[in-house]
Amino acid sequence: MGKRIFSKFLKERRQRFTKEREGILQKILSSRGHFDPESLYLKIKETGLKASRASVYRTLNLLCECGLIERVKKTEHGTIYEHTSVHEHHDHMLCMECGNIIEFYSENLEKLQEGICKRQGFQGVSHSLEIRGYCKKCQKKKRS
Amino acid sequence: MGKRIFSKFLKERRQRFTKEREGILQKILSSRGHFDPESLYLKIKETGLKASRASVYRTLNLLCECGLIERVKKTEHGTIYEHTSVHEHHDHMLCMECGNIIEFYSENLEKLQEGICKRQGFQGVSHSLEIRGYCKKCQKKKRS
DNA sequence: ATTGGAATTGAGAATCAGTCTCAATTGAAC
DNA sequence: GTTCAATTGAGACTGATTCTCAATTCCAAT
Repeated sequence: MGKRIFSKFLKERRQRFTKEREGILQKILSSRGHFDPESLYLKIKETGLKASRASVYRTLNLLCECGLIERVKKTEHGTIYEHTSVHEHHDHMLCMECGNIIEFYSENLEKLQEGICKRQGFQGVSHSLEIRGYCKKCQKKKRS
Repeated sequence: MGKRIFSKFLKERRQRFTKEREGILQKILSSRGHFDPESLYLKIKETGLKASRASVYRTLNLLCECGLIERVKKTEHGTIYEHTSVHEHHDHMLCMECGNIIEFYSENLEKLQEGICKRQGFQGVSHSLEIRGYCKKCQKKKRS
């Protein structure tokens, strides 16, 4: 579980695994898919947990540093995160109509990346492919 | 040349091809590679051209709408643009050490995208692949 | 348990990119 | 030249995120 990893990470840096941090982590782990800081903050308030916006942001940065979550994308409305602990690496399709994000994984893409890097003498560490377009639902809507 | 396209685009919308807009477009076209609004604004001031920050931002939005430039990426320091008029579609490698951006194009990647979309019933319109890692120079630096 | 000091917290101030407002200016068409 | 809508620039505003700092909390050594 992520709690172990996070508290170990903090201990190593002589930092503390506080109630606030625990609450924030729990809320993140207990929800599916992508999230943004503001919604997370509101969800936390709803639940009666306490944590200020500042703490939410601070904790998100810590969780990124220890690899439990990842910044997926910066948009005009802020940063989108996702937790890495559950699912493996994948890429995204973004519906330009409804904003929905679809995850996918392609082994061929991974191999292709390696090839491209080798050719350029670039040492690839990670990548992200975003495909923009229209999801099934929105294609139908458009037709009618 | 981009000037034609832009002024036509504006005329169609009953908008004006002003000195300011012309100056901004020229500065963009006369420089290579990627740019950000603030640097562009400063470069314009340097040159003695006049255009406020507001006009720069407004013009960048117009140029995006008419397809002469594209938003490449949002970073913590703002949006990075590039002009599309010159070079064709390509993707990016981003050096995590020096921040340098390397462009590349892969036909295989284009085909792969099509395949991935077809499989998911997603109507792909465009994509961007960003590979993060270390460029040749920075790999050498790290070794020594 | 008590204490001391370092880490953390929350409220709000500060920052920063980008947009908006609005009065003054410009320009195309009559 | 007159007219009127489009444009401009300065600065106010917004929204996301970070920073500040006094008050609080936690750990660890006494």
